[in-house]
Amino acid sequence: MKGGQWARADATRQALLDAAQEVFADRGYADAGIAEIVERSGSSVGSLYHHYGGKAGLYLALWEDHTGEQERSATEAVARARKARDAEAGGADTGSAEAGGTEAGSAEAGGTEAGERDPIALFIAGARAYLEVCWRQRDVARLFHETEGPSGFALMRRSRARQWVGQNTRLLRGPAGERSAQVLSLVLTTVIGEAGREIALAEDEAEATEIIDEICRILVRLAGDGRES
Amino acid sequence: MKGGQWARADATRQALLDAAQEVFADRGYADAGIAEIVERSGSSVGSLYHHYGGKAGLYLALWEDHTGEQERSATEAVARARKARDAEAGGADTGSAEAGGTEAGSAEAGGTEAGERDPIALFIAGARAYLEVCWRQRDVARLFHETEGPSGFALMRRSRARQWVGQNTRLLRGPAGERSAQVLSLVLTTVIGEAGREIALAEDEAEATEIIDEICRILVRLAGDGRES
DNA sequence: GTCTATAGTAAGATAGAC
DNA sequence: GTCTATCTTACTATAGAC
Repeated sequence: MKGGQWARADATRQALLDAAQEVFADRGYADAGIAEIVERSGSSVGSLYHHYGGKAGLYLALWEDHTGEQERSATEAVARARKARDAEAGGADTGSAEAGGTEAGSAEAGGTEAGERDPIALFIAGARAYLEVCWRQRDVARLFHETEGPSGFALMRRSRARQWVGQNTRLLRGPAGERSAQVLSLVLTTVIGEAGREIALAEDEAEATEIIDEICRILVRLAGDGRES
Repeated sequence: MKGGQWARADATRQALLDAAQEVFADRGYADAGIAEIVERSGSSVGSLYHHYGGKAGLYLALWEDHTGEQERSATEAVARARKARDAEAGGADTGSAEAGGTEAGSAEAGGTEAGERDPIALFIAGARAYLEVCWRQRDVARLFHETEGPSGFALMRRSRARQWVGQNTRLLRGPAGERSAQVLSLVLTTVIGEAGREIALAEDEAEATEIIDEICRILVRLAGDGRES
């Protein structure tokens, strides 16, 4: 955007991020030392502080990148499904060509072919996209599932999870705040999060998609729980 | 057992544990200082190292106490249910007199009145006991849900969770290792864990039992998922 | 923007008297 | 077993040249 003059700085930033990811993964946040990060990055302490303000900033930057991608991907998938369900099945760049989860989600709905309107099917579309990011970016994802972060990070994470729960509650039930609906979407959100961890830890893509499909099946049943009985 | 001569040492240990719990809760593990723990306990740094070997040892001791109580309580509840289902309903010291969850759990079974044999009902009995401990010991429980622990603690915690998942898989399905069964019990275990957090954070006992009942309902449906369809 | 060298700080851990 | 005083270490963060 501003021309090629910032290429060097960008390279520095990227090198720091890459190195930080490695060191955090190897030693855990608390035991990671700035010294080692700087060493592996080929950069310097001064640059680190200049760009990220410290160890915590580096960690936060990695986290923002990752969660940003997750949210973007999920939101986009929901929008795409809402617009036209066929488009989703036709997409070629997504890893899993299996339509198992989608089939299960839309079997109940019987909506028009033009666009998905069933809240549960939309929810599942988002969940699936989220989980696929967990696999695609499994290296970073593992970081946030396996290790602890800087002081106060747990709270930040939790607060974002709560937002997520609220959003899902609204998507699935409307604004009503019954306890059972709250607990249900808490459970749904939790399951997705934990599944993300398991998927990031999967051995190969086959195992990952197996888990994703299985989780989507469970989610469909869970989400449908309240409205049939 | 050994006479009253250790009363002083026991008091020291207890004071240290109590103080540690407070400080860890207030500041988080990383930001908690040995100095403050010692100060609040009225003991000394030397005693702390003598009994617990350091900050991490103190934290671990608190964790062992808590999880030990959870496991003991859950195991006992399962055994009691297995022996005679009526005994469970008759128990007076458990906080919730509501039979809502139990009813839901045993409705499907239709076993003999003498002793529960349905794996799902047994599983639910254990889960309920576990969750009740989360409420009863909510002060400590919050500690482990809200804050991070010493280096390497996350892995220890995770490995125990995995054991738990394996145990539940066996209890519910037998030793067969199908992926769907594994994923299911992963989900069940995760849900219980997260519910524990929510219960420990509940405002009052009414809210806690509400959540417990709701979670047990969800668990029943989830666990029964595989065998009816 | 990048780097080196250095300062400052705080915390966990130990030694040894009682 | 308990305590006080001290030590040592290792880290983040800054200052200032290029």
